[in-house]
Amino acid sequence: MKHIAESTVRRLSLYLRFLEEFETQGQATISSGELALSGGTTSAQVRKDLSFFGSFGKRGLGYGVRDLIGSIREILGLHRSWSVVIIGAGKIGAALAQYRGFTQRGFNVVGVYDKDPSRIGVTLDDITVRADAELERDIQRLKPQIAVLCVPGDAAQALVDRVTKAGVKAVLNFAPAQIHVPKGVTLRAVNMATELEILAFGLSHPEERAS
Amino acid sequence: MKHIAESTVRRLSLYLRFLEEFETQGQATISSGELALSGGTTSAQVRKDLSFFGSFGKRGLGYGVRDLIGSIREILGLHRSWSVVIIGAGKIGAALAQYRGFTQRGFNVVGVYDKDPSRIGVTLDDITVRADAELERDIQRLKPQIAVLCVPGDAAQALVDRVTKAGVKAVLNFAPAQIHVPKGVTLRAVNMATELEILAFGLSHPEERAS
DNA sequence: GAGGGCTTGTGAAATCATTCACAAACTATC
DNA sequence: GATAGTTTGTGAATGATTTCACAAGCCCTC
Repeated sequence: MKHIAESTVRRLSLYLRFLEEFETQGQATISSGELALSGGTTSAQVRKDLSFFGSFGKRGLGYGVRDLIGSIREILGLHRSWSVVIIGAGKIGAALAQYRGFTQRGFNVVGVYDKDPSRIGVTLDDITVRADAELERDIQRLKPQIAVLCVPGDAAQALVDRVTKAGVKAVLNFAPAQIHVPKGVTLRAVNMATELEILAFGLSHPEERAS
Repeated sequence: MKHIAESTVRRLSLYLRFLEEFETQGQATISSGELALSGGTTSAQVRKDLSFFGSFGKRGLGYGVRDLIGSIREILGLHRSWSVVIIGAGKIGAALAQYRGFTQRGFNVVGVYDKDPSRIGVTLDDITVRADAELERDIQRLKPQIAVLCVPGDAAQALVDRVTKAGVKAVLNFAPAQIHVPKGVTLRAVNMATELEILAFGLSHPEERAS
């Protein structure tokens, strides 16, 4: 398959959200134009995004909402469930561990880990924080594909090294640090400070604000 | 000024982080190549990013670390402080309210709001959760430029309408919903589910994984 | 102050992403 | 089954971003 841009994948995820909304409203079919309107993009963009993966619509009719949901879920890899470990049971880690949105979309949190003895044993909903030292053994056993990193910046790289060595193939990094992963491991980072700084840039340069 | 790509602003924020690290290590000058190495980009990219805003280096020598920090902070609008209100004192909102990284970078949380009476009055570090109903009055008084939205998806749009109407000029949305803002307001969204879905896509399509 | 060794700043080229525009394909109606 | 009215799928065109490549400028040594 040709290389797919991240922006395309991001939009597919967005379309999926709208499609699910349309489905609960009982709408059976949808045109690229309608979908574009919800997502703030153009109909050509919607069709192009989908065209990388096949053709899912009917000319003259549009897309079957239910079918397209199925197709996009398949494309994104959501037709199966994924196991996630959360590393760091501080404020952010704990909040994510209890976030319903994950489970709803097929991401099962199978473990939460912390180094701090005072956090170990704490129960977050139905999951108990475990000791950092158990990480490798648990990864061997539970085979999570994804690790979500919610630790202080200076601890981040060492933990990524440990979890990728133990077999984790994707990392979502909330730690305020740039980390590196071995080839073959997918990495994404969410940095609160950077997000705010982009807003500050927008506020400081009003003449060229996009929206 | 010509339009600046978001990717450029994002990288500037990243460079700033590395420069601060280099400064604490006592390094006086740095070349675009060194900076590129830390940030996982190329020296030409670093120079091009900076060139949109002026010329900050010395040929043959590189950039003065301290000077470049100052210049990038100025570019991003971090030479002043910004006031932030957090809306929603649930898990994520509370975690953000207590996140040190914000204050450190000149983003002052001046208010945290919730609708739920059982959350109102709760103290998060040195700030007390206030009633949702106080929002407009407080925005008039404290003039925050930025609102961080941490509420359930179905409450998001109504709250954005309220805060933008009251004068907030930038919104960082953590709510799992697509929201719209009036012209002239900067919007950014962080959607945990989308981030995980992009990882799932990467896991499902290993043949074309970037890293 | 001339020459060697670096490194910047920046047009030009190349690559990547979005938008355009239209033939092809479908439904519904007569 | 022919016609009108839609909407898809996709090459081509446009626009945006990144990379290339090199002249210009600076430091240091002799």
